[in-house]
Amino acid sequence: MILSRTSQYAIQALIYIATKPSGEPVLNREIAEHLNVPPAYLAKIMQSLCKGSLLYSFRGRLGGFCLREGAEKTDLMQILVLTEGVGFTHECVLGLKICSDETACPMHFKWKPIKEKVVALLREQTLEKLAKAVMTGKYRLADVPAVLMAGAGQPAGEPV
Amino acid sequence: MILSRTSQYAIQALIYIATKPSGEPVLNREIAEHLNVPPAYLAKIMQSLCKGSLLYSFRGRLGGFCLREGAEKTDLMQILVLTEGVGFTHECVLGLKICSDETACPMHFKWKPIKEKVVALLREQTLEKLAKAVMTGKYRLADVPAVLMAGAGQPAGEPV
DNA sequence: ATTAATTGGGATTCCGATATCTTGTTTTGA
DNA sequence: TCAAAACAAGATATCGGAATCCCAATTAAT
Repeated sequence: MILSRTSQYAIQALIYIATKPSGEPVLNREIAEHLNVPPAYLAKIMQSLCKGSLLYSFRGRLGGFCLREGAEKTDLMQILVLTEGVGFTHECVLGLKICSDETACPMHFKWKPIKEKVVALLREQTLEKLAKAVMTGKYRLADVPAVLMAGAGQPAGEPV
Repeated sequence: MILSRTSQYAIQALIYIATKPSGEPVLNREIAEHLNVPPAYLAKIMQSLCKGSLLYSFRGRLGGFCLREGAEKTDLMQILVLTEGVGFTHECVLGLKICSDETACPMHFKWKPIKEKVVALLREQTLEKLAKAVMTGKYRLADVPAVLMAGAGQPAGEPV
């Protein structure tokens, strides 16, 4: 039921980029600040997304990251394959190494249809769709709008 | 989509005990061997299941663990609350600290119904049901029947 | 050219889950 | 009484994901 932090950061970052004008590189620093995520760690994830052919990267001034052509159509499953590895949906709920229709754990056939629903959902959610949902303003990508954090270095004195 | 190893071991162990005649203490060592799980680690988990009021433990010779009265009716959700903590189903898919119907991430309302299905499934699967399923012989609790591992200390020479 | 701003990538650190070790306590049976 | 068998519990070790650090490579503006 839980994705790794790496996966969560990756998805968030990709959606964020997808909300920006395509073609204009977005800075790692900007993404990290907006999402409130460790910049150095995000940088690593961005690298792997480049290697996974979802992003272009540009070095030097005016550098940054932007979506590869067509990458707006990327669905969450494709992203998770990069971050969690292929077959991350094939794992047994009870942790058995071998658990298939033929050699099943007692949860196998109950779990299977739910797993299929999850995969279907992941496949239908594209960056484009998710980015649009965020752009309407009805949905959030980050806990606290970065703007509100800006001047919050120190809390304002004794609040009592 | 993934439970911690601790949760997996806990569920497996409880089902295993539920397949045994109730009232007769089952040895930690026996459970660990049967499930092919680290005995010392399992022992810790058993302790916490005792504290969680699912098991009785008995020390000394003829000691071991057995289900508390009525514990056959325990469902997986109850077990997971012990091992994963309450509210382990409340976490946002994208990892946002705050994600509710009011302040939703772009996946929130898509994910919600699936999560509800998962919880419903966990609530309807009791130790009794699962143990019976295993006892029919159609479903497995462990990867390899412990019997087959017994004499397998050294592989049998060069298999070329 | 030089400098500043950016990503690339290896090395390292940190931390929590997982696993092990060691010692103490309880219980049974000889 | 004593020894063996089992769980209790705290301390310690291991491992992998998460996070940080450092420096090299690249690019644009001056």
